[in-house]
Amino acid sequence: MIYSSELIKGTLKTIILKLLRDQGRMYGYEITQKVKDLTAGKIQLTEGALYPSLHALEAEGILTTETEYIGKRMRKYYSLSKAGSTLSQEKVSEFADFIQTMKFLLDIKTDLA
Amino acid sequence: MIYSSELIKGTLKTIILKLLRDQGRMYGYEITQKVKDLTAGKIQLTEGALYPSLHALEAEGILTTETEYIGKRMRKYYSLSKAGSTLSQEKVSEFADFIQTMKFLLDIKTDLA
DNA sequence: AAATATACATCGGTTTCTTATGTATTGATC
DNA sequence: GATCAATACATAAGAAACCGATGTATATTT
Repeated sequence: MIYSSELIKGTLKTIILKLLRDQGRMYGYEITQKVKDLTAGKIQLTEGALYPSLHALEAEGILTTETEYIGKRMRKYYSLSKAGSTLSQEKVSEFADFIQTMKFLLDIKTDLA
Repeated sequence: MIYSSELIKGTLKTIILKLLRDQGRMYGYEITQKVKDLTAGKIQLTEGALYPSLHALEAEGILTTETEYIGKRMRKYYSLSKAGSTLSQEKVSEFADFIQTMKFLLDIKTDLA
């Protein structure tokens, strides 16, 4: 089962920032594969969503980049800046809180209000 | 703390469908208040998002409506159709699964791949 | 040699939400 | 009894974010 696309909306940045915090540095394609592996294929990031998002985060100073070549093929590695490291923690905390709230909201069986 | 807007994106339909399954029938304003109450103000649905979404769900045959008047003030009650009842369960299940996946994804401390 | 995988990038269109605006009634406060 | 807040609907322009397609090129597998 692959999640309906609207579900994943808004979580992309959080996923990127968390992976980079764990992995140190990653390149775009690697991120798509890592997410696919870790979620058993349930979340498949599209390049059309990922690359613009990475570019935006870089422009905001959240990510820094280093370009390397494996043979003739380019790899653009992304890492967290200091601001990115802070933001990564904030985003994950916020999402953890959000999960709790949604769990409660979606588990209600009786009228609690 | 109010969640950043992009976090909530894509969850509106699920929230509506779940609440209607629990409550039987609700009107728009009631939904905004109920969500606010149940989430301690952390999720505040805006009318500009809610009403178009309700209209769309009605047009798709997911929701049915009855209009009533309290004095001279209109209330438009929404209920789940049969298709809506099925969809409600599917959406909540999908979200529950999504939560599990995201929890795993955001909790990784070490390289598991 | 052909197909698949790796690796980047952009762009048009769609969906979804935000912010603002508009109308009107009802209840509370002063 | 006037004013403000709450209740209750609705729409509409613009922004944000993503999808799907397209494009380029190298490397690996079959």
